Amino acid sequence: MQGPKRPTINDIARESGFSKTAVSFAFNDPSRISEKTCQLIRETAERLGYIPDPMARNFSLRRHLSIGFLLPQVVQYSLQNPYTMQVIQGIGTVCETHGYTLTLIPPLHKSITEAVRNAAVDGLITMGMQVDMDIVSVMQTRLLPYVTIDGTPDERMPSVNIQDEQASYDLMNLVLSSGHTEIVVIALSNDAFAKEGEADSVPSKRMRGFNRALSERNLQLDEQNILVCECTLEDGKRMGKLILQRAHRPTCVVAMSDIVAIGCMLSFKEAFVQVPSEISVVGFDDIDEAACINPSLTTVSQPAKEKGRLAAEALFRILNKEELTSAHMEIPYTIIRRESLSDHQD
Amino acid sequence: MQGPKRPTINDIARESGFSKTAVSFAFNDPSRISEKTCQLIRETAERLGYIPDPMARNFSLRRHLSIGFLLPQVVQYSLQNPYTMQVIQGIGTVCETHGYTLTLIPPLHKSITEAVRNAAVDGLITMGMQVDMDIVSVMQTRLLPYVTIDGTPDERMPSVNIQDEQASYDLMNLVLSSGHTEIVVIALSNDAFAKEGEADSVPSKRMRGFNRALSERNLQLDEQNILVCECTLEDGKRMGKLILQRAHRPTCVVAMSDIVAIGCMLSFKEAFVQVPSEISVVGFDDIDEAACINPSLTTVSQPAKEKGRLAAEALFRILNKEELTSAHMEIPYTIIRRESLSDHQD
DNA sequence: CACTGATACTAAACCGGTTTTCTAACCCAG
DNA sequence: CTGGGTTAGAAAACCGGTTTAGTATCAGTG
Repeated sequence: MQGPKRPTINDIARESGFSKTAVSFAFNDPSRISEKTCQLIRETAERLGYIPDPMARNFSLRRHLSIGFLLPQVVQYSLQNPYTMQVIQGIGTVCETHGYTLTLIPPLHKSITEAVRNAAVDGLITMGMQVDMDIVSVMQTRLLPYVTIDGTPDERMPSVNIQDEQASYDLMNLVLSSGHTEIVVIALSNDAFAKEGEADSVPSKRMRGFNRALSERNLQLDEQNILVCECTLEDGKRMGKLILQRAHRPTCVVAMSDIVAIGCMLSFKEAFVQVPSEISVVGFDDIDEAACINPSLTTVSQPAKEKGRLAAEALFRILNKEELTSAHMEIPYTIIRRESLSDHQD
Repeated sequence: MQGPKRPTINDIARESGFSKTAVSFAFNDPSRISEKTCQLIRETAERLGYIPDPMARNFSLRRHLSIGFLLPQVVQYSLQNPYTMQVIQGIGTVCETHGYTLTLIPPLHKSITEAVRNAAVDGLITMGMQVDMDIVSVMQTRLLPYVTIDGTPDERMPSVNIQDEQASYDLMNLVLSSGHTEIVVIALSNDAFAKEGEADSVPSKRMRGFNRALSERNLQLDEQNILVCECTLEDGKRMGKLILQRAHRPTCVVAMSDIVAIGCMLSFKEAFVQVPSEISVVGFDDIDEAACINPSLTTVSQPAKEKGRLAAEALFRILNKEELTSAHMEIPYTIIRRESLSDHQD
């Protein structure tokens, strides 16, 4: 014995004396039945407290009215990053105008692939993906349209990116022309998805950009001056501590993500190491905090909301079977110099 | 003629020579069939690229595996507020541990009620709700479990709150004991839901707290010193400008939300009005930006993530038909004094 | 050898809608 | 009065799974 059941379309049909079909029409296409019948059915529905079951309706119509955003990491980390939040915002506004909801999809039992298999959505937006991942093949066999942000562009995978290589080149150039030569780069592991040595992932592209700028000045990064970390504040802090422990401190830390750069700065502050006078820090993304943290953070500004918006719009175009004008969208970035980067001379 | 259809359970049944039932068991309860059969079916499924349709499965099992978060405003505003984002984060982590997704539900065709009627979720978390709203009755007739954050506690509505009245009292007391007497309060309209004169909405409670502190010192707010605005950065800016236009400027602005307070401060900065030397500002929520903006913002710190977490946990307890230890959860707040509030003497 | 119980599987009902197909009644023109 | 077209509504199929009820086979037991 359990609580009362909600009435179904059958109950309304029986109670009102009309057929299921009529009830369905009363709600979806009143022109198909007489005004009087429609009234009667509506009244009955109102009286019994009938609201059509959205799931049954969606199932019947083979749609979900929702698009999914695949969280690249565990929720705690994904949603802690303001960059991701901004992307979600961009996607959200587009969903809203299309009358869709936005489903945030965390890894299911630690498995992102599992999450994709079970995702009840009409399409997916992912971050940092490459074609040869399991996830992609799952999306493909599910015939689930998808667009990726910060992923590796590929024929079979529409993408939204900035010119990561060039942006990183510019950033590193700024650092170098400020006189820094003792540099530590904090790269991103891209752990969630990456297979080793993927040449065109965003972290790889950024690293290439850094290297290009360096080698143009006949510089080169030692192995030991490249750290790799998770894209989280905590791991950023850890990196900061790691760097302080070194016998030989760099004059500038170049992080591939603001959240990591800020984590770093927090550790520096905690250890009373002054930024930028003792050590400079630069980041990537230009999250809101970058501008308001003290000292403010030099970074690459990329329009995260816009990325989300573009990705979502592309996805809806696919859903509507419209042609994509171009499967690979690139949007502009800006280098923003702020206080955290100082000029340096030996 | 359109693209290839994905195979269904029937296709696998036919192709493998077994029944639908067997195929279903092969995926959900292998112990019910022989090892060999299971293998065969699985191979066939693999070969044909069969992945069970999540929607059909969920429909059959009368569940969604998703909980909904009802956006209190248009996406652009809701998701722009870091406070909301933090709440979402808290909800998200709980969803993750339960293997659920989190559906963000924007107003549908401008109507929140419409959105609730159509929400494909197992339960809802809302913000700032009161029992006598349409939405509540829709959730009730849908038999959709729900929990509200920052809403008006009621028998029929589990809620998560801080002691808004007391917190506001404390905040105003801090302002007053700093010597301010010329005060403008920026209240929240709570537009999305509110009927007029709801006595126990969060804005009302905060206003009561303010008034209590004031009247204890025989002070009272003029009508004209109470402004009402949307909970957005833009509207905060507008308020800031409005205040600057006045012949008689207040010495302190008390906003019911950090995002509004910060908007205000931005307008002040733009007009070269110094905070706090020329005018003090205090907010409410303690979003991350409050600490890192310059000058840093005096505010009431409330654990937004924790609110989300608690609400989600309560909701899952309802879904699992466990008893709630208490339907109304209150969690502690802290007053945080920072630079934006200065001492004042006439 | 008949009876019992377990095993391995199938047929059919079911979840709650939408949609296609069909029928009865009615209207109007020829 | 008849044939053709329209309208209002009903019956049944369908979406793609899960689950209940039932059947056939086989092993073990008294």
